[in-house]
Amino acid sequence: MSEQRFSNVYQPKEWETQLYNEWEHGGDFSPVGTGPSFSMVIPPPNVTGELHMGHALNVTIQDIMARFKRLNGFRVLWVPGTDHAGIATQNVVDKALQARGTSASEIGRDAFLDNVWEWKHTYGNRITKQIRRLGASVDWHYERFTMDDGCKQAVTNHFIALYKKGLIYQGEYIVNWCPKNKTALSDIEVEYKEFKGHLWHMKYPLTSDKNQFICVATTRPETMFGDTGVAVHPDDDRYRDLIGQTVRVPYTERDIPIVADRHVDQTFGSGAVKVTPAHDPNDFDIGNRHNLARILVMDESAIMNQNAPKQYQGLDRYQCRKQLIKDLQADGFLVKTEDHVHNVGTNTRSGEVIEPYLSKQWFIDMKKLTQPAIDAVKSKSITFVPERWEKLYFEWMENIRDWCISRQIWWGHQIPVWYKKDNPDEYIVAECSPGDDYVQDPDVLDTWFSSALWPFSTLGWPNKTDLLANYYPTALLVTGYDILTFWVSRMITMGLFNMDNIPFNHVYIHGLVRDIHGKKMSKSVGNVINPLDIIDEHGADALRFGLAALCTKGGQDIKLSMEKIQASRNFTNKIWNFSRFADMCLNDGTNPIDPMTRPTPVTEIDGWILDRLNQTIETVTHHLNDYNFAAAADELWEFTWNQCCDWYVEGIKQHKAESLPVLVFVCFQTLILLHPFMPFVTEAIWKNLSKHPNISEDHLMDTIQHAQWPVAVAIENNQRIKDFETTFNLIREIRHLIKTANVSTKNELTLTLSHPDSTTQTLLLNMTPLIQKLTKVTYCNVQSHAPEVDVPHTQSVASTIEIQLILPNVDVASEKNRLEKQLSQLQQQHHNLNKKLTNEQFIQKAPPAVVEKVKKEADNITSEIHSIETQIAKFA
RNA sequence: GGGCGAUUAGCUCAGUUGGGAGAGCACAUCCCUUACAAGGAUGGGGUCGCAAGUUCGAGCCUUGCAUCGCCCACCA
Repeated sequence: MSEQRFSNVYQPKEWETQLYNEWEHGGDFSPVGTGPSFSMVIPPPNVTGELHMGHALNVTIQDIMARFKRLNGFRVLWVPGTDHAGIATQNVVDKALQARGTSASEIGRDAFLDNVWEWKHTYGNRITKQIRRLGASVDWHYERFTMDDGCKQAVTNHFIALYKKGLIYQGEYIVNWCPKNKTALSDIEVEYKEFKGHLWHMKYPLTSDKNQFICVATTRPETMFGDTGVAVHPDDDRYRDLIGQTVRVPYTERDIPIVADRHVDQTFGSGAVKVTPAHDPNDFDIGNRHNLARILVMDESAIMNQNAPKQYQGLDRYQCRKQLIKDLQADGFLVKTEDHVHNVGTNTRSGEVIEPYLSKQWFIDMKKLTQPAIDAVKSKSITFVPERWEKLYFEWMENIRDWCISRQIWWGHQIPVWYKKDNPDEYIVAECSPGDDYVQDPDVLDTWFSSALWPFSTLGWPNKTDLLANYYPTALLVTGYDILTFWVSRMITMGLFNMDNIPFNHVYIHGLVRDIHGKKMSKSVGNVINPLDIIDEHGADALRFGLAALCTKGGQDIKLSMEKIQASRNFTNKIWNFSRFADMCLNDGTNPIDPMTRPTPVTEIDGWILDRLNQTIETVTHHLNDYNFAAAADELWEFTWNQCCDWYVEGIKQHKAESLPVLVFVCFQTLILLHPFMPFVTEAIWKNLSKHPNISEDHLMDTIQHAQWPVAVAIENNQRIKDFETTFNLIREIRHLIKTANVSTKNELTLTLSHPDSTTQTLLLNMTPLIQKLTKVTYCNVQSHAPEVDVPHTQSVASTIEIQLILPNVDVASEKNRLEKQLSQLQQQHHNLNKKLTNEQFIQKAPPAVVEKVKKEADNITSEIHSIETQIAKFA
C-alpha cells in the first residue's frame, strides 16, 4: 500500500536528522572515484556564533554546487571549519565572566585563555551542528579551526616568511584605536557614521602679543592639549603675516608655531586648523612635514592623561570636552559654536567611537604584495561572478594601504616576536622562544591574518600534503560582497605569496539577506528570520529552495519573506505528492520497472514529457554551470509543477499502465535534478520509491547522492511539443468557456472543434480523449468547418481552431458581448502586426525569419478574426 | 567628493546576439474530482522612473535627469 511509504503530506522532521546522520556516517560526503577534483573551503563562521540567514544562503549555494558536481562524477571535497574571531569571541567570553562577577583583566591572560578554550569546547560545535541541519555535504573528517595546531604552524610560517622578505615592519603610527576593547583596528574594521556635533571656534593668543589671536575651528577641543602647531594655507591673505609666529595653547605653558600647509582648506571653518599629530591622521602627516612634536593626551581608555592640565586629568574624552567648553567660554577663548554634521569612525563590532591614537604596531607592507593578485584577476585566472565586483577589488588593491595586523587582545595567534628582556629594542622573529632572557610580544594577530591562509592551511600547508597536491587551487569560493576586501583580496594575495598559485578559480559573490523591506535583519528591530526556526517549521529544503530561487544572476541583496518560504514549502510537498502518485501507479504495475533506463514512449504525451524533460535537463545544467541559481530553480518549478503535475499527470490518468515506465523514469530524473536544491525530500522519496516491489533496483543507487546527473538527449519531436502547446491552449479556452457559462460539468456537454486543415483535424482527433478528460466534456466532434448550430451554445477560437460548446441555455447578450470584446482584442493585435507588415523598411531590413514570423501571426489572427465575426453574425 | 547598484503588476523579483511583457505571492470567482485544499480550474491587474537619441523596431543600446540603496574617501 502506498500509504505505508507516503504520508499525504511531507513531514521534514521525520526525515532530516536521520538522513543527515546516515549520510555523514556513511561517508557520503567524502571525495571518491577518479573524476576531476572539485574543492571548496567553507567561509569559516565564528566559533561562538549562531547560524543566521547569511550563513544559510552561503552554505546553500555551496551545497548546491557540491551536490551538483558530485552527481556529475567529480571528486568533491568541501572543507568545513570555524574561525576563532579574536575580538568577537574575546568580548563574548569576557561578558560571560563579568556576568559571573569577574572579568578578563581580573583573572589574567593565562586563566582567561583557558576560559576561552573551555568556551570553545562547550559551544564550538553549536554552529557546526547548525550547519548540519542545512544539509551541508561538507566532509567533517577535514574540519579545521583557525587556531588549531596546523593553522598555528601556518600562521607562524607565514609571519616569518613575510618578515624575512622585509614585508612586515613595526612602526609608530596613528591607528584606529578602540578605547573600549583597548586595541588597534585595521582601517576596514572602522565604520563611519554620521554624528550631529559642533564646530567650536576658539582663540589661541599670539605669544608676541596676548591681545592678538588666531582663531581655530575644531570638532574635538579636548585634543587641544596635544596641539603642537596651527596650520594655515600658504596663500591665505588673512594669515600670511602670522606664519612663523607662535601661539600659546590655552591652559598650558606651551607655545606652538603657525605653519603653512597646502592641506588646509581656506573655506572651511576659520581657515586655521589646530594640529594634533598624536590624535589625528591628517595632523600626523602635517606634523611630519613640519617637524612637529607628538603629544598623547589620553590613555588607552581615552581618559585624559598627565599631558593634560591637572584639572582635566582623569576625565574621559567627553567629560573633558564638556568641561573644557565651559571653561573656554568663561575665559573668553570661545568665539562661536556652530552645529556641524560630520562622519565619525566607530568600531564595526562594538560601535565605540574610534580614537585616532599614536601607538607602536606591526604592519604588512601591502603595496609590495598586491601586484600578482591584481594580475591574477585581470588575466581572468580568477573570475568573479558577477563580474562587476572586480571593480571594487581593483579599486581596493590599487589603493592598498598598509595593514595593521597587531591587536592588543589576548585571544588569537600571539605574534612570534621575542624581545630581549633587558633591551626591548632588540628582538628576534621566530617560532619558538630563543631563551629565558626573551619575552614574547603580548599582542596577537588580526583574525583575518589567519583567515587569509584558509584555502591552503586547511589542506595542510606549510607541509607538502597530498591534499594540497590534489585540491589546491580550490575550484570555487562562495562568499558575500561584504568581506571581499577583508578576506577575498587577502586570500588571493597570500595564496600567491605562499603557494605561488591562486587560491581558487572562481569566486561567486552573493548578496546579503535582508528583510522584505530591504532592511538589515537585526534583533533590536525585531525583523530577524531565524533559519533554525524555519527548518523546524518547514524543513531545510523549503529554506534552501526559497533562498536559491532568490539568488539571481545579478547578485542583488535578497529580500526574504515568510511567504517566499511557504511557497517553497508547498513546492516540496508538491514533489512529494507527485512521487506519491507514481508510487500509487506502481501498485498496479505488473513487471518490475527499472527507473534509471530511458523507456520507449507508448503514448504521445509520454513522448512529449520526455522531450520536455530533455529541455529541462539542458536548461538546468546550463544555469547551474552559470551560477544562475534563481533561473535553475524557476525552471525546475515550472517543469515539475506545471508540466509534470498539471499536464502530464492529469493527462495520463486514463492510461496509467501504458505510461507507467515513463512516469517513473521522469519522476526519478526530476528528483536527481532537484536534489542539489532539496537534498532531504528527494532522498526521502528516493528511498521510499526504491522499496516499491515493482521497482527494479538493479541500476539503482541506495542513495540519490550517488546517482548520475541526467543526460539530455536530442529532442525527439519538435512538432509534438508545438502540438501539445496548441492542445493546451485549446483546453484552457474550453475551460474558460465552461467557467464563463457557469455550467456544471456534471451535465453531459457536447463540443465541436473545427479547422479546415486536415493535419490539424488529425491532431484534434488524436487529442480528443485528452481534451475530453481535461475539460470533462462528454462528447467531442472534429469538423473541417463549424456547423450551423441552432441550439443554445457558446463559441470561441483558440490557436485558430473554432470551438462550439452546446449549453443547456445561453445568455445571448452577454455571449455577444464577450465575443465582441475578444474581437476587438484580436483586431488590436492585427492592427499592430499590420503596421509592421505595411512598413517597407521593416520588410526590407528586418531579418526574413522575423518577417515570416510576423506574417504567420497576422495570418492566424486574421483567421481567428474571421471565425469570431462569423460567430457574431449568427446572432444578428 | 568619487564609485557601484536599483527603478517592470498591489508586494518581491525574472527578463542578452534588440523583434511576443513574464513568474511567485496577494486578490476575485468556482471546485473537498480517489497524488496533493500546503491542492485544482478560471480571471482581473503594467504608458517597463522621466526625457532625448540610435534603429525598420527599444524594458534591453547611447546621453542627460530624477528618486532610492550601498561602498570608498573623511573638511579640522
